[in-house]
Amino acid sequence: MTKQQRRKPGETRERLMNAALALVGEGRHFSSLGIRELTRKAGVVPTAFYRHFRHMDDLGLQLVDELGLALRRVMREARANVGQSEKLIDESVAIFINHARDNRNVFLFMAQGLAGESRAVHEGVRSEMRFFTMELANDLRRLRLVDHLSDADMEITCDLVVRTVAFSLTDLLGVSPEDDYQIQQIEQRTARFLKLIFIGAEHWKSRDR
Amino acid sequence: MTKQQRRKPGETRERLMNAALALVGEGRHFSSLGIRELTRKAGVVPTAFYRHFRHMDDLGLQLVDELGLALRRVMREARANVGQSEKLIDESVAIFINHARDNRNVFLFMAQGLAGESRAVHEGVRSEMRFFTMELANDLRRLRLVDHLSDADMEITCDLVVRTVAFSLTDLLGVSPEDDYQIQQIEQRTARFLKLIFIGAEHWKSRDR
DNA sequence: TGTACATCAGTGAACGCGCGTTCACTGATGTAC
DNA sequence: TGTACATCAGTGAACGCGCGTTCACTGATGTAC
Repeated sequence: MTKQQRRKPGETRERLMNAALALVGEGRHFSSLGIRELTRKAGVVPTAFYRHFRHMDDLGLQLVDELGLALRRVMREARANVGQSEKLIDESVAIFINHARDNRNVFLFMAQGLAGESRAVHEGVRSEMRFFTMELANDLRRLRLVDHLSDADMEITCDLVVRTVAFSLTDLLGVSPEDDYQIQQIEQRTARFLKLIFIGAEHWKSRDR
Repeated sequence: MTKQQRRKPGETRERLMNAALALVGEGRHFSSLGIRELTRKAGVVPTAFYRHFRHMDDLGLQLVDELGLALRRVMREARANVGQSEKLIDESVAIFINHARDNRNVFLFMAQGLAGESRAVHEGVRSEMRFFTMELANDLRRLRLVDHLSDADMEITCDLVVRTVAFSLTDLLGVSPEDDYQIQQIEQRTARFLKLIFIGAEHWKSRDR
């Protein structure tokens, strides 16, 4: 205990990031967190913060990058396991909501970033969303579920899907993580939104523009 | 100048609220604002804050209530002036986006509330959205544009519309108020989202659930 | 394999500052008779 | 219409505290030869 530097390399950095997520999970907004508050939560001396980040925005940005990376990996795997049946939407939504539930703090942080103070974090979240939109479009092409749409129309459709799911995250914000009933409601509602969108896409003709 | 209490009744309160909106308009997040900072911006002595609000959350809540009231009035008028043509969506979106542009700070504040720190503000914004959803459903019934949907399905559709428009507000967040081109892009994109949704609603059958 | 040195990450003390909040005050406005 | 009093809204001084940030330090780890 008396010796310094007993932690593994990178551990302090990780602890700080986790502390930020934990505070967000407790209902705080990222932009209102302070450095001392964060280091206290992380069990680390205040000065240690500066060894890894220049300021809070810096931490937020790095958080977005790392979380985005992890998230993409998870969703790719999830999508690979989805059968090609009509249950596609329900399954995908269920996977996503479950993942959001297991990583509640992460998604709350992302949701905050949508309208957050830091331009950098905002951009980061947007860029993740764009990425999801692209991957979704690729998947739909691959599964040949929506063949008649132009590339631009496909992009619009997928963008709307991603937005809708993202908005559902903010629904989760107001609900206790243990409230299974409410969470299931959100899940069902989200699935219906998506079905509505896909029915729209099915009947969409370019002249409708 | 030397005399106290030269302001009109309620003026200090209004100045504080406007100062909050102004700071949000400058890119700050509401939850990171301080009382002293606010009173400074409002040109008012710090203690004056406590004459009108108990704490920042209190101010936020009152802000939501007042803005919501004003907003509903505006949208009701706007909707009354929309022709019944196929241009319905485009016109409504244009009215909304223009209004958002004219009252940028107000809408940014609302958008922040979607994922904000204050439970009260969050609830307030949600409740406004629910109200919009209901009014929209009434309008659609009245115009007999969507006759075949059950009440529940109608509600889902309108909810999705309101969410989509709300999300567009966060798009506006990252764009300069003078960037006409970008704003027009957001407007067009939003209109297409809504068309997609309405085409979906048109072909929606209850068995699709 | 051993030695010398540079780099890295964690520490505790210290700084000055702005913060939220309280207090007792003052004068204007509203109310009762 | 006039007077007495209560309420309201704005003020400046003061408080103690936690904040962000700097500094010089220490020991562990990595690198060169």
